[in-house]
Amino acid sequence: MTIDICSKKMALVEKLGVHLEGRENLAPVAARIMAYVILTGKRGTTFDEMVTVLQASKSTISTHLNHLQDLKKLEYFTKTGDRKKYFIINKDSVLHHINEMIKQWEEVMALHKEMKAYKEAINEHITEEEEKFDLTFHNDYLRFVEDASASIENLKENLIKNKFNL
Amino acid sequence: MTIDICSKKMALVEKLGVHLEGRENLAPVAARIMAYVILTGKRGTTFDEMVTVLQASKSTISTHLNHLQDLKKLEYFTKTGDRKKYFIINKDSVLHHINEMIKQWEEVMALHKEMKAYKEAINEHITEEEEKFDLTFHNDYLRFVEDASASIENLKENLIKNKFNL
DNA sequence: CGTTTAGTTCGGTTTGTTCCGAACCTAATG
DNA sequence: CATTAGGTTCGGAACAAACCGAACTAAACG
Repeated sequence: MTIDICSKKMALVEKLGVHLEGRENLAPVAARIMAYVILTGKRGTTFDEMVTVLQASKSTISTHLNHLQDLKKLEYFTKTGDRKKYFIINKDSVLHHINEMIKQWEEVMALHKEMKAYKEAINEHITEEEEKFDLTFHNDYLRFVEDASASIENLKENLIKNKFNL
Repeated sequence: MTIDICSKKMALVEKLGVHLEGRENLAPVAARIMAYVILTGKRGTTFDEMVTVLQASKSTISTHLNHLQDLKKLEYFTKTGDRKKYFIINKDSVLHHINEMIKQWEEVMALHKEMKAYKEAINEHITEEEEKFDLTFHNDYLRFVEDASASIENLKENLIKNKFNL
């Protein structure tokens, strides 16, 4: 039974790992660390446990663990009389993730505004209507990102409210 | 004046290029191609123009152009009595982009559901409440993605309506 | 039918990433 | 004070990606 649950866990670690590799742009082992930490939950997981279970070297685990902490994706707690660190995902990782998305979309908006401004500036020097830049692409995109940002911002508010009301 | 506009354009190509490299997971030259095509607009841009202006080899441009067409990011039109292809961004790239996002979020939801199911299954074998997996992370995330998906789906509907009403 | 135009394909080099082992460090323990 | 536990740091090997040049092709032109 224990073996079966374990193999199920490791299968999920690989599946989630592959996903995180692409989605969060992490190295294979870094993604497996995230996956393993998520699937281990609040009891936390240690350096040594990861070396064993993920079958990677100490140096690799060390480097990636530090990197993931720099990115605020992981944190750890300790126990009195125990020098080990017990790693867990950052408590407000959902909020953190939402903030990252909002930041990225603001970047996209700024870029589209800059491109639109460039095209508008050129359009002023062109007399023939046919030759002018069509701005609907940027307008569509800007509207889409504005709306998307607004609704994500909304979700963020709701999430924060629910956190502190319960 | 022409030189100044051109250098402004190439500066934007680099800026947008760097952005697309990370955002769409494209190789440097592939991202520059996308950026240049976007900033050139409906007049379209040719193979040779890209070889010259992006200062890359024919083979590199050829490979990436084909790849970008496979991904439905680019398409081309032709002119009678002219064998060149004039590349432009795929007309419904905004819609395409939205669909990609929806697909990705469905993937994320499926993963979280699977992880939640795994944790629930283990919780059933545990008697002490303290030891049980806390599912709020997955619940929060699922709610967030469900809401986000719904609002994006909404934006998609609106975009489609506006396209065909005007 | 030779040449030009508009690209494609292939092999190889360069560059970058990912991981490892070995040596090292620091704080506590016997 | 030697040892152990819990890591960190560094140099390099192994692998993967991105790009290039050279040779090639297919269609049209003259």
